[in-house]
Amino acid sequence: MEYSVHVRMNERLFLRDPDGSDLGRRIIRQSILLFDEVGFEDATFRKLAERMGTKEASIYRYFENKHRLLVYLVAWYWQWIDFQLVFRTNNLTDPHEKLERLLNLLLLKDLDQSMTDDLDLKALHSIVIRESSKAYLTHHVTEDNRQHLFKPYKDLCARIAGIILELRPDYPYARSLASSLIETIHYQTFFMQNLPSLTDFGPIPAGQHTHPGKLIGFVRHLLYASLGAPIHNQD
Amino acid sequence: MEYSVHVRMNERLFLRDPDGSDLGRRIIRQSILLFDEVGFEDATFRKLAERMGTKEASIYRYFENKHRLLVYLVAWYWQWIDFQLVFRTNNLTDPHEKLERLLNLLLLKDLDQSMTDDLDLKALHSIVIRESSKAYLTHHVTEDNRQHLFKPYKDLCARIAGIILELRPDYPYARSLASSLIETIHYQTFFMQNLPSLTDFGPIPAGQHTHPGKLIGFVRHLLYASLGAPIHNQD
DNA sequence: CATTAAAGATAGTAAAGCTATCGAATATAC
DNA sequence: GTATATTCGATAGCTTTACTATCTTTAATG
Repeated sequence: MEYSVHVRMNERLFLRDPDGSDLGRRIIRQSILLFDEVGFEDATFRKLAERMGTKEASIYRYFENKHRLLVYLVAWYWQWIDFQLVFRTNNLTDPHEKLERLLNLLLLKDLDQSMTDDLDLKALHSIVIRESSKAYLTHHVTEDNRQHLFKPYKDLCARIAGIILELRPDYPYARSLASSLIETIHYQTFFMQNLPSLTDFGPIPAGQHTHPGKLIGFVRHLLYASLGAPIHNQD
Repeated sequence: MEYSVHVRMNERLFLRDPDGSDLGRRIIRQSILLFDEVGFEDATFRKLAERMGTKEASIYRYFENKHRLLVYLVAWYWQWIDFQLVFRTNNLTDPHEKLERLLNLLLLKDLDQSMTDDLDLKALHSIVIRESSKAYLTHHVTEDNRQHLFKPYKDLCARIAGIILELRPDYPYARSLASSLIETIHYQTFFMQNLPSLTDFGPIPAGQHTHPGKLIGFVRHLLYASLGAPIHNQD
């Protein structure tokens, strides 16, 4: 028996719900591939339309502009991660165990592609690493925030902060540590792949998708050192 | 007696050296103000030219495009920080002391405006926080890196890693910790100001430039916890 | 069959991004 | 002091991006 988990998105993220039509779902699927291939700056609605065999105007019926589409993809990703976290830590009591599951999730380890139907999660993960900060590093971040466009990311951080507080109820920087954990994983991954001298992990051999494990070692060390706990070495 | 420290830049960062002419220096000074005011995406060479009372084409004689100008500003900033770090930690022996100076520097505390002549360091700092990751989060990062455009940032990280290793010669993640330190300060500052629920520090009251000190507390905790050292509380 | 919503098709505007050229001003060389 | 070269201002133009408008076709619904 198959379960399909539907991610319900904030209506301000789109003009027409892309999940409500075939064309809309193709926009999502193809935009992930396009953003991943050419990068956010070089992607245009025209190129996306051509690749989809449709017209620019059709895409504008779903999304105000390219930036909103990026925000949508990133929001979708964080809601997906948040759900996965809830699912995978359900019934666990040990916060250490929960944090381990979280790290594996953020590094997209042992991925079950069947749960995401038709869209390319690895490509989406690459987009999140390379482009997601552009979703909020704008001049209009306050306005976007007012419309709750970043709620999925904030919800996930709050959930992580909750786990941190289970482990150390008196830790005074739970939310900052949660957001730092996510961001650190992202740009260390990016640096490792593109500016490796900024890290202590070599670049990943081409074609290989799994991380050599040193990155997770660093993050684990950072996390548990901060929480004053012994390092939970599992790698 | 006044000393003017000249920052010598990599020649690939520009077409014509902006520091070699009056117009060039005005481009730098005004672009900092423009980027700070309207944000990188909404800034254009046309707007910059208008504000300077010159023409678009003149700016193109100095910089290939807007992105290269950003890379130049960011590179200048990191070279300046690196020099300041060398200067301020000169003759110090205690690595703890050096790291404290570094933190204050990265948070732009006790700034001596006289050392930067005519350009607005606080505005440049804001640009670095909000826009600097866009300098490398591109599809052409590898090509840019080949041209050594990010060398100042890498040099600074290497220097910080050196201090870390003075303190803990066996610490295995010195470079990653160095880059994480810088990046963490940046986006925690950004979050604090724009998405405060992602942090444990409230937003800074408008018009106030000094940080309430909680951010530095977090970063210090993260740093010294990682290095297994007692926390050096000075705030 | 009539209605209406979605999407295809075509067109067009405004701005951004960038290049080319020409002449005036100014500095430098001889 | 005249020749030469460099810099900058000024104008123009081209291509692409970003976005809007409108009209027709198609498909779904009652």
